[in-house]
Amino acid sequence: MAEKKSDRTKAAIRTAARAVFASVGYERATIRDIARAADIDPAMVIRYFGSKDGLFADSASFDLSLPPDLDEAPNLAGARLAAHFITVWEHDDGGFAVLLRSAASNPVAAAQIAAVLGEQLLPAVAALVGPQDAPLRAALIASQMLGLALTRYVLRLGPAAAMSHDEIVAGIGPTLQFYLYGSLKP
Amino acid sequence: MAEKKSDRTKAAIRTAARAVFASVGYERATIRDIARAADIDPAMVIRYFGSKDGLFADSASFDLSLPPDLDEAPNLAGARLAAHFITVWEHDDGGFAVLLRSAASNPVAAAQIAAVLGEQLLPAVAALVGPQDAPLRAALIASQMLGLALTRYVLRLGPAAAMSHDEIVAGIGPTLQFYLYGSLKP
DNA sequence: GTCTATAATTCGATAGAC
DNA sequence: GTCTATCGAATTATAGAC
Repeated sequence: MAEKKSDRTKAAIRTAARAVFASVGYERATIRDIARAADIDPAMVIRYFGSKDGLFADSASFDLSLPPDLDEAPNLAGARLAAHFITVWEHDDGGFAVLLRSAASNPVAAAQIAAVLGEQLLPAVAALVGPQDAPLRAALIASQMLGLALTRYVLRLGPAAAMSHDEIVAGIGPTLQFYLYGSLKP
Repeated sequence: MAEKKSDRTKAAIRTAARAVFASVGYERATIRDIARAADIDPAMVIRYFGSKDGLFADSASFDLSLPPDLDEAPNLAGARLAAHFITVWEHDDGGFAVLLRSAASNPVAAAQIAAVLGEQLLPAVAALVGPQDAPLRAALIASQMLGLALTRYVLRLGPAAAMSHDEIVAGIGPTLQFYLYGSLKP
């Protein structure tokens, strides 16, 4: 009974939902589309997840899982952060793409992004630079990382999507390093 | 006849459309909502703009209007670019907010952002640093500026929205300067 | 567990009176 | 020029047969 039919159906719905939400966003994604992608009946979606909102909440989960030892080599923190972000984004099951694709027009997705930044990025930054100007520095880091993800994975702008991992680390790493430890005095 | 009734009606629709599209995005914005905001009849929207798509195309126009003399003081180019972006964003009639809010889920908006970057930002960067690595440098600049706009004006994340203009220039300016003239070798 | 049929809304767009 | 009435399509969600 570890392999019930219902489990496989539910997993198929979940996989299809992540793909559809990530590619067209919450509003344009329909339960019919998702059911067709999962090759099941639309009524099954409601049966297993209650509503479209329930399915979206299930699909739109994301964890930054920042490395806890960034302070061991402060001069490498920026580069390590940049490399970590792209690795997590390209290896998670699509939860981040779901969130970012819908965040601009869906308050639930926007709130979840805000929660990830506030509960994971901000404490990590505060641990490195102290609580004093951690909010400002974390906001700058978030703006750069979300902007990269937006242009590369969501808008898929040519040059941004074409960058290699090494080019990203070489470009974004020094920026994050500056946002962590540079002088931000106006 | 410089002040026909129809002109005022059309202008009211245009103003209301920009506000509604900018606040909820293309999909969630309804013609009925826009008409109510403009205090006119929904049928007038179709009469004057043909369709919802036609109205959106009218609302989603944006011009970066970059200063042509950035090369006169190369060491200030990054700071001037940063200051220019926020000035344009906060003083245009909302066209950019309309575009960015809908870009993630609306291909028309995404294409228009790509066009602005390709036809305005890229040539300006190429004029400063040459055509060789202009695409990469422009892509990095775009990622930072769109990320700032996303977190500040669309997601309205607390710390990003709270930054003053001086803090933005002090934070983003050196980054753009690095993206223009820094070494990006991996 | 699965699917058919359909209820209940909502939306974009049109026709036509005034 | 403006508004009423409404069409036709698409959507989420439910009820109930099998």
